[in-house]
Amino acid sequence: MTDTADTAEDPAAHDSRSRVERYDPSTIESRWQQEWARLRLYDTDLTDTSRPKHYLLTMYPYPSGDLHIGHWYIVTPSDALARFRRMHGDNVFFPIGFDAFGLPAENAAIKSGGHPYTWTMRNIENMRRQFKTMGAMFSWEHEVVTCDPMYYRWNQWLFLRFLEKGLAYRKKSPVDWCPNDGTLAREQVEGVDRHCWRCGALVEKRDLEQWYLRTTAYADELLSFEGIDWPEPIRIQQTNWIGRSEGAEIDFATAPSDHHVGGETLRVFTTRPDTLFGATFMVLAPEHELVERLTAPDRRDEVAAYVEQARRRTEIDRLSTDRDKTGVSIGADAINPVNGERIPIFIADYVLAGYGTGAIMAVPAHDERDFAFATQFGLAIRRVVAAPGTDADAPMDGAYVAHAADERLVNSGEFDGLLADEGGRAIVARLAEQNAAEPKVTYRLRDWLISRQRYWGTPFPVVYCETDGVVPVPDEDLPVRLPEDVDYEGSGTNPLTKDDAFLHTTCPRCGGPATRETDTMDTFIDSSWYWFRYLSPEKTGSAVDRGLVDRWTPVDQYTGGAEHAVMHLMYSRFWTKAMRDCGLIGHDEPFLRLFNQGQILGADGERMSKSRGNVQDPDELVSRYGADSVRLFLMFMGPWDQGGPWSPTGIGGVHRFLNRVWTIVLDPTGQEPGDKDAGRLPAGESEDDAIGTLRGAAHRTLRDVTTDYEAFRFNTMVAKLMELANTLFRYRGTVSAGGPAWDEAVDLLLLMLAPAAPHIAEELWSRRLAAAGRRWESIHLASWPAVDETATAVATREIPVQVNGKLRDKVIVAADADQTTVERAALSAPRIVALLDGRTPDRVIHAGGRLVNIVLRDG
RNA sequence: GCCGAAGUGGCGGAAUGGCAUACGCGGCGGUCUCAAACACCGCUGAGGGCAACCUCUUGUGGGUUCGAGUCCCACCUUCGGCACCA
Repeated sequence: MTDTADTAEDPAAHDSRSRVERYDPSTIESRWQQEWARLRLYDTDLTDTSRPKHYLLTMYPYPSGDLHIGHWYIVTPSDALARFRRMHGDNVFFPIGFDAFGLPAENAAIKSGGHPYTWTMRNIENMRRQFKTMGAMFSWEHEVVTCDPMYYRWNQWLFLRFLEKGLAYRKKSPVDWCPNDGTLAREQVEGVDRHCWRCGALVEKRDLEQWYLRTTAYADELLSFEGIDWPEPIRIQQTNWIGRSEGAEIDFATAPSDHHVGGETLRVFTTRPDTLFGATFMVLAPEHELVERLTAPDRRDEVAAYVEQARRRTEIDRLSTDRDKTGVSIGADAINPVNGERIPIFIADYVLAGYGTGAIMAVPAHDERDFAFATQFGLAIRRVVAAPGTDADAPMDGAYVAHAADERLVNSGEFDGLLADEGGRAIVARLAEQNAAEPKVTYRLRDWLISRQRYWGTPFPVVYCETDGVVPVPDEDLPVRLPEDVDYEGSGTNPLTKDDAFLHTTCPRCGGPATRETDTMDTFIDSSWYWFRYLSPEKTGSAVDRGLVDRWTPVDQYTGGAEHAVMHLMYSRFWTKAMRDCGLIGHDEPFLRLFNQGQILGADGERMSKSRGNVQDPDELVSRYGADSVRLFLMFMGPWDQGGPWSPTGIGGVHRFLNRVWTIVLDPTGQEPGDKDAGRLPAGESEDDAIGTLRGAAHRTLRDVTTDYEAFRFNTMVAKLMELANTLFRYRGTVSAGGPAWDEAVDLLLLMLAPAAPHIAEELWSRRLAAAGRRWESIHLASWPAVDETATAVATREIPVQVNGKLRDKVIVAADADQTTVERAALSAPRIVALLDGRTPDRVIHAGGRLVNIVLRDG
């Protein structure tokens, strides 16, 4: 029973039939990996200007512990591309590194009592070793590890540049807070009651002074994708994420009442100033700064309770249009500036403090959320925009949000009859005269909150001094190092806050006592510029080497997971523009071309994670089938941008394909006993025909495989190589096997296979060279072959013939047959003649010489 | 909920508006073998028919077109993201 595995590992011992040795990836692959390393085959000379440069970047991994199948899925097609470009004569730079700061290391340290650094570096060592079994052509000498002070000091240095440029600032903002474990990440808040994952305490909001980067300063520039070739879905997602809205800010005043003098300004943002006359109430975000002041005494308890409740909800929950609207009246009114009408003020959680002004004028007749709220609270609904012919005062059963060109204002006083668009502008213009409104553009995009209340990240290079306030640490004192000793004391709170040696320092300005910032930077900062550092990881004096940066960036091709469509890919664009404005680089965009591949999920269809226990380890597959089979299988599984649940079913098929290639190359004249036709050409084919078939198949495959590589269609690329191998296999043992056409086809097959399955291609290539008495040179230094168009030409075409769109027959015509000839052949095909039964077609459609459709009415 | 993507044989998937199901897995039959495994050859969407062949089929329902997996409208399901996982 248990012997099956052994047999599979060493089948040659039992195989008396084979005249050549069996394909054994385990010896081949490690041998070539060592040989490539010895020859430094993949070192990139960044100063070499003799060839066009090609910077191929793949998203660097988080060192979670082990390389799983998802890493292989990301990396191996990228590696194939790197090799493909290199075979086209490019000087390819394909670096790798580790995104080494972050939460998991800290969690492991808290749990086991070790140090995040130890945990991280151990994982990195392990993953480096595993990466090398892929046979990828990484430039390891350019590796960066972001938790190394050699790297993170430049995070600090760049932060100081941004600070000087006014792109960094401090602001108070809320975090999810656990009384025992401090700030919690979203994934650390569990359950509908929102409790701490570690201690179970209910999560509170706490307002903290935190650092921000001014991403909104670049909102408009980020909306432009000029000069970069990114997939449309990503561009759309980023555009929606930035969420530019044109509209106006309008000032309402608070109305006097028996508990309040009134006269305060309540500024709202609206995209529909044309509906101002329809504003029948006003809604403030529960966090709005005026809520406390405006609330009537008898409403205080209810309002306070609602504010508390709203603060506990997640933003996704608050913005859901699905759930019933909630809110409370604060017992105060506002005055509509356009008509002096008193309207009640509410607070409701569907209005967010961080968007617009944190306050809206509610127009239930023309906004769905406002309509739902008004219906629930019995508030007035007044139509102010109507399409021609609409009864302006008829009751409405839903909000009318359509925005057709011919809608006009109604119930809007002197503005009645204006087209909605011009009415909106007129209203804003009128109010602007009284300084009560101004046209305004608002973005959904927010500034980037980069403070994290954690140890395992880049320390902020600032100190707080009683005399001088916020003082940057001078460049020459960088890096501000993380203290090496860290005691988590079993809690999630940031140990830096309890580390006196770290905490207490002197002010660089006045020399007096000062305290260090204990927050560290978001890890997305590390990944916002790492590709610059790859070029010069050891560089001192500056974050980047300007000469290398100017030559090598922007990155030509970036590959990585679609889950980064918005955040990482947006932060990187922002960072590049910010570095440009600090005079550090001279271009605008980080990545010229982008490909977002899909994600490999666990077998259960869920994201792979250790906690779910669905992580797939490739090591066993590699030792059983070899790295080449695993690489090829991952490419063959499906379209690369699709991803999907992991299943190793079918890897045997890819392995069999490589076995066939092995046999084709090393034993072209052998014959399979299971094949009755072995050694015979297909019926009716001459030796010349066979040569034509082989050459045609090889060059058509080359033509198609080339475009598949260029378009990242790896699955069909592998399928076409399989077809070519099947064709060659069919001719194995015939008179044409081993001849010049055969040899040409085999060479093409190996060259096309080399980027995807580098080891077997190298092995077979070297054996062919040796057999031919030629000196060895790596297949990975060979040039990509050129298609011979004369070989791909065909003599005849098969034309499908349809009647009324249904396939009824096929005719074979000469390749250069004209339309008349094709039509004559189609109409005289036996089955078509029978179907026509003497009738004349009403129409005959020629689809560009690919198909004929005969249209027969009443047919 | 909002934004983005995807639904095609038993399974992974292929298909510039033009032959649906390439390639592979699995299954069935065979060759080789004392036997098994490996390898190889053939068949394999569903239904009907002795057969030639016919009908149906790309998540659901409509539409555009000579012709729709592909384009348009509505809906259903699944996946990714929603700002402290990376």
